[in-house]
Amino acid sequence: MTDERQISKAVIARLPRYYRYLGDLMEEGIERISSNELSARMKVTASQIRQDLNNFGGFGQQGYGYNVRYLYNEIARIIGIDRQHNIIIIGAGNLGQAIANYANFEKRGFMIKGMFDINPRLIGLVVRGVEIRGIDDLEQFIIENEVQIAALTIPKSKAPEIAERLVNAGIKAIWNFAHMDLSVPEDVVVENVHLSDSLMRLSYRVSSMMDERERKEKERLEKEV
Amino acid sequence: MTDERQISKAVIARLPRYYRYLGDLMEEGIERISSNELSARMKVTASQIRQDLNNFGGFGQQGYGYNVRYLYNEIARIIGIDRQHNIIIIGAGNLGQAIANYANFEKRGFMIKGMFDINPRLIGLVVRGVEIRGIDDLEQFIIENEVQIAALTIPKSKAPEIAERLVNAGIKAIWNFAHMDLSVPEDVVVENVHLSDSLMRLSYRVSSMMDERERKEKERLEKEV
DNA sequence: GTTTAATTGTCAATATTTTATCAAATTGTT
DNA sequence: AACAATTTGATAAAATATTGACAATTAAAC
Repeated sequence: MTDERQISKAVIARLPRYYRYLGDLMEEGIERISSNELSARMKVTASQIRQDLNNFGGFGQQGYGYNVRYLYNEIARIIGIDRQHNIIIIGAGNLGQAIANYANFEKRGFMIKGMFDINPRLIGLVVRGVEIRGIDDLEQFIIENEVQIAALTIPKSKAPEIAERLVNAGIKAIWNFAHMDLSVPEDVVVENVHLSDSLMRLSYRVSSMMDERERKEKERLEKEV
Repeated sequence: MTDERQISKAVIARLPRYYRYLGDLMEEGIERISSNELSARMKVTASQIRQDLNNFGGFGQQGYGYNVRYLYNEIARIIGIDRQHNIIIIGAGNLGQAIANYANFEKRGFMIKGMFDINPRLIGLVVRGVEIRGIDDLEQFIIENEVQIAALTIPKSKAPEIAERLVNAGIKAIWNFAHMDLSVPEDVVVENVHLSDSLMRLSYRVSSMMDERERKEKERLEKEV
């Protein structure tokens, strides 16, 4: 019986990074690692690593540390990438194609079953073995192919309408690249990738870094006088 | 004189979303808004909105609320998108081109000055008025064009080498789409967009949603018996 | 086989973030 | 012009997240 206390968002957000580092360790041929060593690599506290992992069970061994391969597989199971997920991409522009072309997704169980677009010039084209279809076939395709996840790489203006169609067709999750928040029923997962938000966060940090540099420079000059 | 206490990451992460909603309000022709109304739209507490904004100053007025246009401009100033940022894109594949084609970036002061790639078939092509150049010209271009930000849309394997060249050429920030963490001096900003991490977070949430659904179904059946 | 060193998982202590509360200020109404 | 309704900004309280400490356990050294 699974423990039913809610895992915090922050912990979940860190899991993929742990997974990534464990994958790297495996590639380096490292078989075991302590929270301390991993802490040094990842620049997080060892305590946090142990605390995070213990939300899901005791994967380590005292005096030994963690077995890299075992932990890697356990995290895959926790994240749910040990199962197969069927995914479609809606919007076959550059961004949609970029996602389709990222090979590793398929390695992790995300099978791209189809791509859709409204642009007639794109319909019929084949990207990485996946045909681009007209948006009319959307609902039928989702049901027939047991699609759970839809990547939404279309402009903001079309997003709400398509999101509603996806929900009605029974999609479980939307990977949303449109620059807006979607409103969906609470049993539909929306994971946002708001690139403009990301660029603004970067902008904030650059700006405050520059401000700080200026301030320090000023301080230095004042001291000289 | 600016207040020098550190603004928390969580607050900064929320600013672009406030900015987005304020933009929408302006488009709707709404001139003033209270933290309560905004709270209802954004699905965050009014208290958090007021608290967040007050990190940067008192932009509202008691009994009135916030002037939408004024707050919008103030947030733009805080984020630093009232100034011009020169940006280059390294990696002119689908992802790089998707970014180049997103028009709104330029509206917010991010001027795409150049694109770079190693693929000879791409070099010389023009995307949205920007020529794709060979990677050899990188350093000189950065200096001559006062480039502050580089978007890194290249495979993991090339990322560390290019990142180092960028740093040496004096870049201020890297918008990193490569599926790895870069190590750079602390005065260089790195904003990561790890799409695979994002998809894994989605996967976790879908999986636990499905688990929960199963659990409830089971509970229901047990009750019936 | 015993001892020492290493390391986890857990619990307690800190630190941070979020939410609630309310006096003070402002607007709009009568 | 007085009064009721709003609404902020600030402070306090509550909730959450992170870090530290250490007993229990294991591995490795001797």
